[in-house]
Amino acid sequence: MTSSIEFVEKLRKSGLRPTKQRIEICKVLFNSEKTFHFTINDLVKMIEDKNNKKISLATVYNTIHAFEKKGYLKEIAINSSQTYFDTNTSDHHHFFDEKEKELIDLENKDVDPIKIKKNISGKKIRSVEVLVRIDTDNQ
Amino acid sequence: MTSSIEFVEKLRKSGLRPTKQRIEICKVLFNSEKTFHFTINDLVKMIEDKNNKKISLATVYNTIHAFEKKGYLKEIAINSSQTYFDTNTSDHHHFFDEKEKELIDLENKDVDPIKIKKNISGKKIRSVEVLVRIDTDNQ
DNA sequence: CTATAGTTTAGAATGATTATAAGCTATTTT
DNA sequence: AAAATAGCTTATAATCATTCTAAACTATAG
Ligand SMILES: [Mn+2]
Ligand SMILES: [Mn+2]
Ligand SMILES: [Zn+2]
Ligand SMILES: [Zn+2]
Repeated sequence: MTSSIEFVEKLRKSGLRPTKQRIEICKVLFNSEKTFHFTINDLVKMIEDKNNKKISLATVYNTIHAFEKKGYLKEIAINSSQTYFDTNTSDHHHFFDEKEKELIDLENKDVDPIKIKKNISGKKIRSVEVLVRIDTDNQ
Repeated sequence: MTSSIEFVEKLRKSGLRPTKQRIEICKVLFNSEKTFHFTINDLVKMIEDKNNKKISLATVYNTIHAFEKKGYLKEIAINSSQTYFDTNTSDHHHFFDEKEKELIDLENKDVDPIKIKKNISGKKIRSVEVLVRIDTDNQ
């Protein structure tokens, strides 16, 4: 459980003014025991349900992108109509449940190290991500 | 080099009527020596440049999705504003060049087999895809 | 040939995301 | 502490990839 004061400090250190909207977003994102995955719409709903008060969608987008840039969030690559974000910024992979449209962490330890035996000249590897699509086990 | 007649047959066998639009799309997609990656906009441009004639965007979307459903194309998961498709339907992975916004094949043989040591009960693995993001090697 | 189901098409609708620009607020300067 | 400034929030409009619609067209079965 992180206090508001700590979020204020974290924001200031990041060069972001500690507004009440940003502190609210921090509370929702970084106060839970476990990390989680979310879409912008999920997050707006969480914040508005918690505070019984509207927050501008633009503010949420702006803040999430600011946090992503600072490395406090990761964006997950899925071909879905909505972008997913992750409060788990460690190096890890994902299952994507096609039925539930839900991401599940696949820790690095649960996948053998991935050795890429090809390299593209003049290019540097930025990330290596595994996406395992899963679906109901029927038929 | 596949002839139109072969595409007609392939379409008929797939339960798709061999219209001239579909045959044109087949020619552009399945006549080249090498497989390739494309977006819908890329494809529309290729077709219109080749034939000096408009094709309806809706037809291209419909046909690509029909071909995808038949397994003649794969959709590649990238968080980009456009969806990418692949004429290489074999089991393989990708580099994504963040600067050029371009996909490059990473053959299965160029990656050690990926062993997923975690399983989600009641769920079946549909696919395992590796995406390696690359960028210019500067600084 | 005729009927029918399937297809193409232009254009409208959708929906996630981004842009705009006016008012508000945290912080700095005086 | 008040004023000035730069940064932030907001409602709303714009953007743009994709999907929908429904009317006209076409492949094909009978
Ligand atoms: Mn982003
Ligand atoms: Mn698709
Ligand atoms: Zn995760
Ligand atoms: Zn490929």
